[in-house]
Amino acid sequence: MAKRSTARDVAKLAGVSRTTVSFVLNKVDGIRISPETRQRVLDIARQLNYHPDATARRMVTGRTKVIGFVLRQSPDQAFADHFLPQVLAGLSHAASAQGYHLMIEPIPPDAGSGAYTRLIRERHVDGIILSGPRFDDQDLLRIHAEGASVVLMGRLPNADIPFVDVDNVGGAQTATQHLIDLGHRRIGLITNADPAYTASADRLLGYRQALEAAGLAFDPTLVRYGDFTPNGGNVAMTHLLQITPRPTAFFIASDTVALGALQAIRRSNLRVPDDVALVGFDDVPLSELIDPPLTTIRLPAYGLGWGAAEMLIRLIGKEELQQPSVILETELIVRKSSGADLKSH
Amino acid sequence: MAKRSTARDVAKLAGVSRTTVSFVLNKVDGIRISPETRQRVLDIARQLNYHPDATARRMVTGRTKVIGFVLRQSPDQAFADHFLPQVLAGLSHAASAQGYHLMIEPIPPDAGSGAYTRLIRERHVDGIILSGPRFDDQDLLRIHAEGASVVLMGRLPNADIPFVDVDNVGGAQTATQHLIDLGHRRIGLITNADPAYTASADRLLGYRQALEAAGLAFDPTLVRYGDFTPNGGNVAMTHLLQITPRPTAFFIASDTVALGALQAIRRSNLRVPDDVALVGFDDVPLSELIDPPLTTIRLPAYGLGWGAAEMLIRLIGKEELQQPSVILETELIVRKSSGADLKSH
DNA sequence: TACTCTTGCTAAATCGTGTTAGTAAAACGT
DNA sequence: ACGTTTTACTAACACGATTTAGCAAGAGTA
Repeated sequence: MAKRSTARDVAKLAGVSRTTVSFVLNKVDGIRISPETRQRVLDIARQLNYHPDATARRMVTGRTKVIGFVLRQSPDQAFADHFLPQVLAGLSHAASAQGYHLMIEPIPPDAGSGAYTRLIRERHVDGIILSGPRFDDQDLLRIHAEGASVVLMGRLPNADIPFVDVDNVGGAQTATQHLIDLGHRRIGLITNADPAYTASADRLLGYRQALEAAGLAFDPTLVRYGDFTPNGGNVAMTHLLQITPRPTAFFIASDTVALGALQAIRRSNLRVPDDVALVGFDDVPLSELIDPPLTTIRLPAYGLGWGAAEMLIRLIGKEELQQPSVILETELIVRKSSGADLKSH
Repeated sequence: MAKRSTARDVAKLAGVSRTTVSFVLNKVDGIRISPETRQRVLDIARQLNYHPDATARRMVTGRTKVIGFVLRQSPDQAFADHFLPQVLAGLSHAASAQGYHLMIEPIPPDAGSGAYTRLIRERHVDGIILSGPRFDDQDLLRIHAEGASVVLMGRLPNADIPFVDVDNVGGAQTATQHLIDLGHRRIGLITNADPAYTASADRLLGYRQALEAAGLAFDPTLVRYGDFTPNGGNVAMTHLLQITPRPTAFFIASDTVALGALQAIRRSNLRVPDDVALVGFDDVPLSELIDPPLTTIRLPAYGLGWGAAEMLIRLIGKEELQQPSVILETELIVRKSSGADLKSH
């Protein structure tokens, strides 16, 4: 295990100063170095297997070239969400295209304050993307006020923090409307998560708006809250199926949660969509692979990740954002679980 | 946006030296500081919202406290694998428990040399975990020889690099044996990926060994290679179903790939397990949620991530590894897709 | 010859911390 | 009263790069 060589070693062996080595390797322009010297430095650098130390470089440039992706969930929960991988793919692509690295930080909600703020305050990263912001997040407002580069994945009202989000209200409305159009009058709801998450609250709102626009009463007893996981969906659906009269359809605001709900339905020996119609949310990759394939709202998961990373990198570079907030459109994907084809045939 | 304050600012305001500030904040023992001074420093530090700069700290300690997780796949492919999230959860847990951060680096196979070696050569990270090593990876051997801390997730023969792996051969053998026990004589195989990946080659080997132990001939025409994705499984199965006589059972060495294969089977109007029995591999979370639930080989995904991170952190700390390689056991999970309950009833 | 301009480089400051070696002042022992 | 130990700190170096300011030698010009 040879010791690492530094720019000083290269300089010494090439018979030049450290400054010259730096000029040559970074191709600084406006600086004249003779071709022979340049070549000699390059040769020696290769010969010594020289690689500039990233830490030292950060020190002097003030940039880490790292962006942090913060998930406000425990690792287990965070990674159980089938929606996440596609987002990561988008993030990763956008980041590496601009020379940034990606650091992933799942922070359980019960982690004390400072769990993720240290990431930015101690300069581990140049900026962060915060997924699933909560209404009650005080730390977030604080670091934003301190001038940190932050982009939210998901909306936070009453805060002028740049964000990328999907049209949760619109999507939920479309999903619910779809069930109404199919003739359902009694439609249950399982949210994706606790309503302290803005995405959750928005989907609930969309559901409600669709009902009211159709002159249907909003009935709180038909609503249960998910917790991002299939298991939560299973529990919620088990409860909802015991209500009489039983709802004839459900809007489940997360495909991942819907998977668990589907299990509960099967255990009750009910058929989808014949006995119970289902519409999900997210269009995770497996939604079209399960049986019955899930009617759902497609979100641009990849675009969400990509867009957030793009925006953050602009922010870090002090560029003016032409759009401080982006809301991506959703799309209804009709498959078997909602029973649409049964009605139309 | 106030300017960041440094230890020097704290020192000046508290009327002490920078050294004292460092001693107080790091609680260095063996150093005596009067209670009043200590308190004054702490107060001022809080008042100035002082947070030590991680980069400067790295500079002097020589440690980044970051571990890199390198995936030898394009981001799309890497994150399409349903097995990954659980691994990430394990990695993330183990890393953060020891004060490490996690950097994720998906490297497409066609990326030039140096795509991931720079990560360690330029000291962005203290060590890396390399997922899915390939037989033909030259860079890997090189950085290992240079003394880099590396742990493989997956085995690489003829290299004394520490690794954590699951018993792919044994698992594949068990899976195939299960189908043989159920009376199948003509069993097809779809691998998880290209056989240049060691995991792939090992699963193929296990399949073969089980066949031969039962006196069944290995027939290459019954074997197709997956590519980590459902789509690859779909294509492969479509081909395999056209063989006559059609195999009565398939071992698909990845649940993710199996999902696509299931689609192809359904499109052919065949029933699982009645017409075709299926055994998967990985036991990804959704395997028990789909219809029919998938008989599969459970891998300790979380443990794989956790174990790799643990091992790497020991390696970084120059500890002697009591076990330079760990092979985790697998478990057969019998569900409906293999038709086991049909036979036994 | 003397002055200026260009070429090709170098010296030294800087980033913010950790840490070793050392040093005054106070307390203690005899 | 004088040497020794303890207390409570500080000065200065190191980490490895980037970058600004400047300098010596040779070329060009009057």
